[in-house]
Amino acid sequence: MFQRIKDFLLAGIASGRWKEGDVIPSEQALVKQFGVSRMTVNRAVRELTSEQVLTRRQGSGTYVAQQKYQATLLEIKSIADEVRARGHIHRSALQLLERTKASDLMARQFGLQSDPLLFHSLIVHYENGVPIQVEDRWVNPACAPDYMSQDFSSTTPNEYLMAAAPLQGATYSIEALSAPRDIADMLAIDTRQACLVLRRQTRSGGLVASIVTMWHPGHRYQFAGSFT
Amino acid sequence: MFQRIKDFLLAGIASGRWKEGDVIPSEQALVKQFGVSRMTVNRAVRELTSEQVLTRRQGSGTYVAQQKYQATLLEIKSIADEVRARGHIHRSALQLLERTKASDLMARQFGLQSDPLLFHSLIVHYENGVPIQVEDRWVNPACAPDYMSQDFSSTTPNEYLMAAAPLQGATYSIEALSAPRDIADMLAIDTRQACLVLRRQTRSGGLVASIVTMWHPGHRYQFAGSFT
DNA sequence: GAGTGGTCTAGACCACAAT
DNA sequence: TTGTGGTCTAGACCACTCC
Repeated sequence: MFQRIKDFLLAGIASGRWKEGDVIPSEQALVKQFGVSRMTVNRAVRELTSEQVLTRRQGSGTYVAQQKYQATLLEIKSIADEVRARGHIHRSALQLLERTKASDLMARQFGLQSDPLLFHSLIVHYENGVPIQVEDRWVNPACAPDYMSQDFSSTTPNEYLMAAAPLQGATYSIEALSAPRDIADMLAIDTRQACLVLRRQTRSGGLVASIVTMWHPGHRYQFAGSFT
Repeated sequence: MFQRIKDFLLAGIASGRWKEGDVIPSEQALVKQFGVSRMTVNRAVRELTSEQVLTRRQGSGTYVAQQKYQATLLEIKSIADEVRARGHIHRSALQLLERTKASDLMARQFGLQSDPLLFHSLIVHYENGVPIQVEDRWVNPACAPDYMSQDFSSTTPNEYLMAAAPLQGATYSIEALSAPRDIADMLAIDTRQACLVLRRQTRSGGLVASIVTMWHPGHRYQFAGSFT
């Protein structure tokens, strides 16, 4: 029974019936609706809370939690936020924004038939005026049809995509590569210097929403974390 | 009350009273011991189970779970296991094993007074005969006194340390660096080629147990993962 | 068959928030 | 004051394991 109630709540959130921040029915309401005791409802809701799907406020109600796009290591957050969190200034420069035919390889990675039209953006991010990331992003128009009309000086692609295409999952890889000439130029480093490269494929609504390759200068950028 | 029971169980595990795989008292026993109802005991034990501290088997009992050293991204596992999991052959070559004075910087990272004697090992790991990792490790003798007498051709330092010094926590960082000459030689790559460098500090028993820097050739090694 | 965990009930009292 | 979540009780029935 508690699992049925969990499923009911999860389905309601997945369907959009309850959105982030919305109140869901109270324990009493669920008790009546399902004809179970309050302890059973409580267990369902408490577990979803510990799974960070819901948040509860005593005396107030139970709410759908804000989505957290945190990964295993890699919290998917806007690099702008990251820079600001360090008390620094973020700026970005749009190098390219186009709607273009994807290569066969890229089409396969998106799981699309050959020759699909995809959105493609290339942006350089700066921290206190120093380039720290080249973001080379391909976007599935089916997931974010308005991608081309965004103002990427005020919103990062990440921020827009988070809102436009709710994240279902992602796969990523991290590697170290020598900077090719064009990347090196944009990062203002020597050609062939070591870059920390994060590739990430994100999924939304059963489709591959975006594939991004992020190049960082190896000597002034690192991923870090800890655990206990 | 349920929190007191959780604390009691956690303290028993931390103190070594119950070790991995041991049975802990049944719900009935805890009911009597704490003078609470079974639902309260059940909640405490169920939560510790969902936190993967315990495992339960219906009809049998509740056991202390096996420790899982998985990180956020980085499961701390033996590179030997990783290579074998790919169906490949792992081999390692011990380049250096010494007991030596640490630098001031290293001493500070261990939180020790100046001039401590530390163990230091340098090992190259091969996958199918190709070098894929240089492991430069410093070890706190207080945590692993027998480090120097291990046979590192059959056991990786990681495997030994896991057993000798139960892991409490770790911090890590990933960066991309150009290979210095000595590292490049050991990895059989060109000098200044991009390396994927993972640094990790592990803690055990309130001390810094080990600080390791792992160098990987950028073009034939990557960290990967996914989440939903 | 005895003991274990898995689950549910129908109440209860409390702290807190909104009004 | 009313409704919300936070917690606990003292029972109950079940499926399962182990001896």
